[in-house]
Amino acid sequence: MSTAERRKREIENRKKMILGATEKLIMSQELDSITMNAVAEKAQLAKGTVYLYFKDKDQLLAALSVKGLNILLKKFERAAVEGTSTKDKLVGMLRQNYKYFQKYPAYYKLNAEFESKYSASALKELEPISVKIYALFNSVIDEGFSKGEINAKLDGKYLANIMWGTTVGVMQFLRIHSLQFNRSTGLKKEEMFENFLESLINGMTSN
Amino acid sequence: MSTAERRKREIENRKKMILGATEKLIMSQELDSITMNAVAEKAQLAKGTVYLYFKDKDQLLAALSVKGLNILLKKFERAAVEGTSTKDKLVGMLRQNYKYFQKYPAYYKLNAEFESKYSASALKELEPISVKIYALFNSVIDEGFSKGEINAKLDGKYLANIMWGTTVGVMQFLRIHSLQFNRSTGLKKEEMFENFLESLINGMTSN
Amino acid sequence: MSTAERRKREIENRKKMILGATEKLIMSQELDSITMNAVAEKAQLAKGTVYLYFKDKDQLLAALSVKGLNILLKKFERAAVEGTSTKDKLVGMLRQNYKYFQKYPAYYKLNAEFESKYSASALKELEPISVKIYALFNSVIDEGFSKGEINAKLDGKYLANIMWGTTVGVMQFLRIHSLQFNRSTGLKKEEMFENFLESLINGMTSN
Amino acid sequence: MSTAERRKREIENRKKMILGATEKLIMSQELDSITMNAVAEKAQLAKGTVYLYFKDKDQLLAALSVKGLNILLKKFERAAVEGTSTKDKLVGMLRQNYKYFQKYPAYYKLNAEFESKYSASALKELEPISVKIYALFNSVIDEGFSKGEINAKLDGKYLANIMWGTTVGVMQFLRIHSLQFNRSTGLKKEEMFENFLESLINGMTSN
DNA sequence: AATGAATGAGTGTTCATTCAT
DNA sequence: AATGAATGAACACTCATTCAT
Repeated sequence: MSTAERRKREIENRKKMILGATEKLIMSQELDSITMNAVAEKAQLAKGTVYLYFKDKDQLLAALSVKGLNILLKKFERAAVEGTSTKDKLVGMLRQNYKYFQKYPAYYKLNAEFESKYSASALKELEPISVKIYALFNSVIDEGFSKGEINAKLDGKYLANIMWGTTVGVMQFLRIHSLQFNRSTGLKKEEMFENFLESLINGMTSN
Repeated sequence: MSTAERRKREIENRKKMILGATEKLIMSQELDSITMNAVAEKAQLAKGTVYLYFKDKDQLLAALSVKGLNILLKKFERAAVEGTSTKDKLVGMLRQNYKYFQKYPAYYKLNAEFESKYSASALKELEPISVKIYALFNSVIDEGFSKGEINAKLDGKYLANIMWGTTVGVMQFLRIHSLQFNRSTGLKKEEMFENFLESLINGMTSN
Repeated sequence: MSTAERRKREIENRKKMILGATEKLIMSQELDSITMNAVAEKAQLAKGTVYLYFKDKDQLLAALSVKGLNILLKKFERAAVEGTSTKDKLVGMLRQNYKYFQKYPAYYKLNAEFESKYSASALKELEPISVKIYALFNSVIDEGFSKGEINAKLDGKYLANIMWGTTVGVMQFLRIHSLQFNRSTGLKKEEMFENFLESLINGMTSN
Repeated sequence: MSTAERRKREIENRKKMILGATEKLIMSQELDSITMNAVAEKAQLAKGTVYLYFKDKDQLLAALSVKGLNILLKKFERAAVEGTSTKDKLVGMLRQNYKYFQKYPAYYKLNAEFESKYSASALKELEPISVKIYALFNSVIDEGFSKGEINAKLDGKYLANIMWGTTVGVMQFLRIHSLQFNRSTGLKKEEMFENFLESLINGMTSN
């Protein structure tokens, strides 16, 4: 058993190492330019070895995406605990999402493109962590409903999705129009995001 | 003159035909898998012929995107005219966006992915129509401010972007999770979208 | 007859016009980038029309080459007449060759690349003019022999070829290393050519 | 170590094999018709494999050219050593050039066309060997000047270039008019070349 | 005679994946 | 387990030539 366990741990370490190498690549490059060749090289491994740990490119990127979502989940959990009112909690969670996007644009981009690009089998890898995040949002929302802090006109079963979808949309907008924001006249990413938060949360919660 | 005009019209028709073929492909495939080969085949044309009408792949996709955005702009304009209050107008416009997405998912998908993927030269093709859409939103929003119908806490210069970004985000969410929505229990796309609208517009407008 | 003749002349004019357009292109572009498309456009003719006057691209370039060689022949003839001694005549002819190359680098390049690149059928077009040039050289050389002005060790039947081959070689060298010559330190094209002439003609003629 | 060395040698062998296949193609075809497809086929390799050993087509042709020039350099060096007088040395070197051309017409053709056609990056590959050949010629010429064996009217800094340019020109002439020489009456390549040598060297050296 | 739309074989190059060692 | 050489299908794009009008 002991050797089997050690082996298992070694495998896990190898996977992490490869994931780390891929991460570095994604940080500095376009998603499209991440090739298995580059990953192997960055990991100082042979190409074949990468395939020993990840069935194919999809699985590798899915694993990376999961890694990113786990970091995000941690942040959400803290925000959910630290907020006092439902509004506080939700605002805090979405702000964490924004910060995550600022700090790890690579993961964000990966997540955003991943879902619409990759294979069903890879998407399965993402499901458990997605479910957890979704559940966390729903628990906060449910609590808000029971406390009367959420706009009664709204249907609770959609709110987590709406929050996720709109936040992702705004951040994608900011990423795509990044040049405009950096270059120009009076537009600030942070301000736009706060305006978004204000109108969304204001619309979701009862005054 | 007559022949020159006819020629011009024929060229326009050919372009439309090719655009139509590309459209069909996009309806049923990933954007990445749209190859010039496939386009030519679908259009029952030789590869070289496609290049007679579109300088390169980017220009072809840009033209398709522009075609879609023009349809959308028309819808927005009608909604902006028909609405009475600012809220009515904005809700109407976003609903049109949703309908457009339901009817032409291909265009939507294209627009969403296009911006982050394609070349500067192709993006230039998109600029005029983007500017028009943006201006339309801003005119409605400005009117709303002057009538006191918009939440005074919000900064007008971000609202059009927020509306666009969040709507796109929600629709992307619906597209990606389409299977879930169709399969499962009690989730309805339309309902989710209406909940989104309610919370967004409610948050943007003053009571 | 009269109409037939006029027709013939018109055809000849058209050919010249197309040739002129091709010439302009070759003046300013790499040989490889001369496409039939570009030729037609420059001649303000439809592509098909070009093919009415020249069977294929080879024939067009061959005709252009012939045009250039005719200009050159004229220059040679004048130099042959104007020179007094055989040495004078030969030096004069080769200097004309150099001047031609300086003034019409395009033709030169064409001729140089043409021979080694193009089809047998096109080469046939070049034969008559080549023969004329060759004959002119030989007449000067023969005269030199009979006057005892040429190194008796040499075989007259090769001299024209040697003069042509070496001159072409030196000019090709100058063309290829043009940048070096223009950039650098103390190397001058004209000087190199004169040094070449000095040693060649000195070697060919008897002291 | 041993395995690393073996690996290295294997890579070298593969490169040579591919180079060999390309050589065969060049022997029998126009440079333009050397496609990577054809190279791979001739080498009985997949197209991708060729790219494993040569970054692109330019590099492949550059490597082939270098290979040829190295053979030539060896020949030049021997001739330079074996000759007694400057005249002997130079005649010997140019004769080696001719023999090389007779034995490896492919390399010759490649070298001649290569310089005027290919990319700067590929030309860089050729530089070191070119420099060596040039230096060798210059050392012989300089020695000749100091011994008074070279025509004092000539400028030493051009002589290597002239020798190279004229020799190349004559050989190119022979290649292009090969059919004529083989077919016809009394013309012999070797004789023409010797006549060229006689007149060139005679013109360059002082009696 | 003149047109120019249409063709399609052909180009160099990339990259996820496999498999013998 | 680890390697990395080999694969080959796929891609965007070009251009000399043809032919119906």
